[in-house]
Amino acid sequence: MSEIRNTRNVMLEAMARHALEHGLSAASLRPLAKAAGTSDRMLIYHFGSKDRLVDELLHFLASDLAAKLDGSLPPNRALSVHDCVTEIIGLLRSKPFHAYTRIWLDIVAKASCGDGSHRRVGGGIIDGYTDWLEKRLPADTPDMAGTVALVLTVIEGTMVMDAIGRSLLADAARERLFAC
Amino acid sequence: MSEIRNTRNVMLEAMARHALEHGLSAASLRPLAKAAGTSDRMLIYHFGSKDRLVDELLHFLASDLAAKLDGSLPPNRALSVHDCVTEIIGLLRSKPFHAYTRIWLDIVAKASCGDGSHRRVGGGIIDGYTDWLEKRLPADTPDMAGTVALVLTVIEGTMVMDAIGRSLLADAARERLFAC
DNA sequence: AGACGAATGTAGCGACTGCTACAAGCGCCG
DNA sequence: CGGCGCTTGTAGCAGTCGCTACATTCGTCT
Repeated sequence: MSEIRNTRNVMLEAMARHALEHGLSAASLRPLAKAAGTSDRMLIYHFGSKDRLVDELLHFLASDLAAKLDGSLPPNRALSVHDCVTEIIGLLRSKPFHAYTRIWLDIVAKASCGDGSHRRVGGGIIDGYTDWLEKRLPADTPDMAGTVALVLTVIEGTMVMDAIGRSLLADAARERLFAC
Repeated sequence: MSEIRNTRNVMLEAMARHALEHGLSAASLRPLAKAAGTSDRMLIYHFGSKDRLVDELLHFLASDLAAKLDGSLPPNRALSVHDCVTEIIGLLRSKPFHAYTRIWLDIVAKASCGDGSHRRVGGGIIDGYTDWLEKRLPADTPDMAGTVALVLTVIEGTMVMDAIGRSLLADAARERLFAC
């Protein structure tokens, strides 16, 4: 049984690599199967349907990203809010993380179109990052919940601006924000 | 010749309605043609290729949205920054505008995947709204450029949060923002 | 050895994609 | 009237999509 689970994890890892490289919109069964070294037939056999496959793949990618972020930004580093935000955005803009933001925006777009599954996954990811962020902001931050929400919202806005090539606007926004 | 242009505009309007209703990802030639009362053959004939069609469609939708926003929020209304942002977000969350935000997030996702055309369209739209917003904030706003950037970024972040069902987080962020 | 279920390969289904070749209809000008 | 060019319909191409039926192999247990 752990044999099966192992096979699935190996497949998921290979497919995750493929999705990060080629985007989620190109994640159809046959290319994914090719990347995982099997056939589309086998993917359906192991995951039941494409929807369930994508669901598992997104969860895999989410925890993958979470682990990477934990590694790059361990908690309790006593950074100011300003420095923390700057570091996170610098991180998200770096090449290894950019692939994740592409997929993230794909999830958001599909969620916005009423796709319940993607909305659930996306909501869960954001919930995870509210906790994650709270552990990285100074413990004595006033109105912690509000600050976390604001930082998260500005980060999401920055990702949108980056996507359409208006990073400077996002930088100006952050500068203006920390003027107060 | 104006006959042709008229035909194209009629088609664009019908296709825009279809795209708003069914999302941009479902905007393949045959459904669009059906919505416009013609055939895929004719769409290619009039627009040259699907890429050019989508390009024109997005520009049409952008100016359509701009006109609607102008109608709902004329300039120089002497609102405070807070009230202005609140009104814009209330507007974007209302039903007639939600369809546009779905398409907007689709554009952003495709732009993030390196699609130059979508990135260009998206960048142009944001540029338009920086001008648009500046004419609606109080003229004596200190650091106007920075404020516009911040407001725009927060609005984009709010749209992401709304898409994945975390509107409350965006609300908390706005509240925290206007506490200073 | 034989039986059984899990795993896997082959081939194919029907629907859809963007796009095109061909031909027929149309009005317009000489 | 005759031809000419713009517009349009029909049919089809080659490809991809998610998914399935069928048959086979494989390891395991009796």
